[in-house]
Amino acid sequence: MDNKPVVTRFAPSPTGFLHIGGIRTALFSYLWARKNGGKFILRIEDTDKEREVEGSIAHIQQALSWLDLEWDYGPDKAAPFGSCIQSERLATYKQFAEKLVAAGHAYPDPYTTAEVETFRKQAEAAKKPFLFREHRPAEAKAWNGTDPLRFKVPEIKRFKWHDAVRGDLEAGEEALDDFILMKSDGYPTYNFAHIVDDSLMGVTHVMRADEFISSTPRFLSLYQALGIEPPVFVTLPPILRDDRTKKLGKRDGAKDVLEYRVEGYLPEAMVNFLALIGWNPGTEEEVFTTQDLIARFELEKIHKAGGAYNEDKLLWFNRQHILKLSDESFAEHAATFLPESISTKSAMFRRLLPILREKISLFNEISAMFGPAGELNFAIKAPKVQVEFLLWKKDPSKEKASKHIAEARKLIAELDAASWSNDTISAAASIKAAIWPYAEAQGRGDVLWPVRTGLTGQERSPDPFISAALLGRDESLQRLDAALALLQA
RNA sequence: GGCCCUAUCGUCUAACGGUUAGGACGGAGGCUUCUCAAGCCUUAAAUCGGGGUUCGAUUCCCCGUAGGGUCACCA
Repeated sequence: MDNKPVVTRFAPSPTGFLHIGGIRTALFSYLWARKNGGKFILRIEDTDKEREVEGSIAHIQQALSWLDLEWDYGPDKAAPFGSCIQSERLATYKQFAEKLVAAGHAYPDPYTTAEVETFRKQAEAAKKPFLFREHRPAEAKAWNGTDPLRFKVPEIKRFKWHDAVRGDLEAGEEALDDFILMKSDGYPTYNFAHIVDDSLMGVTHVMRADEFISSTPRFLSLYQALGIEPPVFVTLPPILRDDRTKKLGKRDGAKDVLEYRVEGYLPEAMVNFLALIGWNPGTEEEVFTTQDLIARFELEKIHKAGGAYNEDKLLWFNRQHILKLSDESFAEHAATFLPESISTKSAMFRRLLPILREKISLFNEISAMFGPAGELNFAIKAPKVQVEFLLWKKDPSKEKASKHIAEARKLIAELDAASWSNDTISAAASIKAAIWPYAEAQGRGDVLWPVRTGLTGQERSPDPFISAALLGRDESLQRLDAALALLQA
């Protein structure tokens, strides 16, 4: 390759949110730029006013920021080449358009849309591909600067080009036609604007999904007419729906990536997951930080074939990254999903953290754990139980339940204060050490079931040791006393 | 329909002519166990089909087949 500094760009149109497909394209572009110490540009392609959705630009930036895909130039970051928003670069496109007109490479479209549509229908009826260039006006009028402008393909020929992923590609004359450069509303088309901008912005590697392969001959033809050296084309494989029947798209339920944040996915997990759809370092490692990915990323390792989106795997990645989080960071994430009644300054909050970390794959599972049937609901609400519930199903005797609860109560009451530390795991270990021999001797279920249900009042919950450690000494003893009172009533 | 692209377990993938085709997710079974998770162990599961080339093809070539993409004043 040459020694130009690597510049990549992600160029979404502001038509709504970003889904996984778009983000993966952004990610690969970002990784490649960072790996080479180059620049990553966020360019907004808002040349279709009709489809534009209010607020999209900010939303797109939020999504990229969430994933920590920092851009060097963008709508909010001044660039040496001017605005990164295409609607603010109209004068530039017009200038290039005039250059093309002057060189005889462009001409105003003399037909109305209805007329063009008629040509198209005729071609269709004749079962022939519609080509505008077959209807080129014999003599081009001068361009008044507002009429739609068409590119006059200088040379109808077979194009061959190289793609960093797909290798040598080619397409014939049928892929070439006189496409629109400037629309009647004064905006350029994507086909025109992106080529002008990529050139002006020094973009060296264009990464995009494979739907653009078939228009590459048109692009090459335009690069040629403009006298611009084309960038390296890097065609990314599509991300398929989980049933693999088609490309993942918004209509197929592809959701806003920011929704994953709401559900409690970690950005690291999302990045890790997406990096491994369509790329693989060639080793058996799977869990990577973004820094790891930057170090390992290679264009040669990008796949040709599409890969399906698989939420189970994403969930697994999320758990892996939850396990990697620092305590502080885990606490911060967990706090947003915990009920308000648990203050982040409370002992309960600190005691809960290691238990939550052990259990969850997704942060929003925390909300459910404190819901009505949640397994940790007991931690914030004293149990209301029926006597029968306290009885071990294999030996439902009130006397035995009373006896075991009383004994367990005594054993844990004897524990010193240090045993009840806020370190839940070690507190639970102390409590277990106190009760376990007795439980072993009497029958584990016989002892542990009444103790646990006495503490939690729940069918499902953490084990009695962890439950007691969470509740703390006073609350635990109090609940056991209440259970005893119930049994003896 | 024309043109273009793609093809390894259900899914993500490893293999860059020579492996008992490996790993991961998910599945199944087991261990652990008072319940629910987590964790650990074991296991089933793939080279789309047919021709070549080669001593030898997942790998290279051709033809099928299947899937995808694209044929806009959308990007």
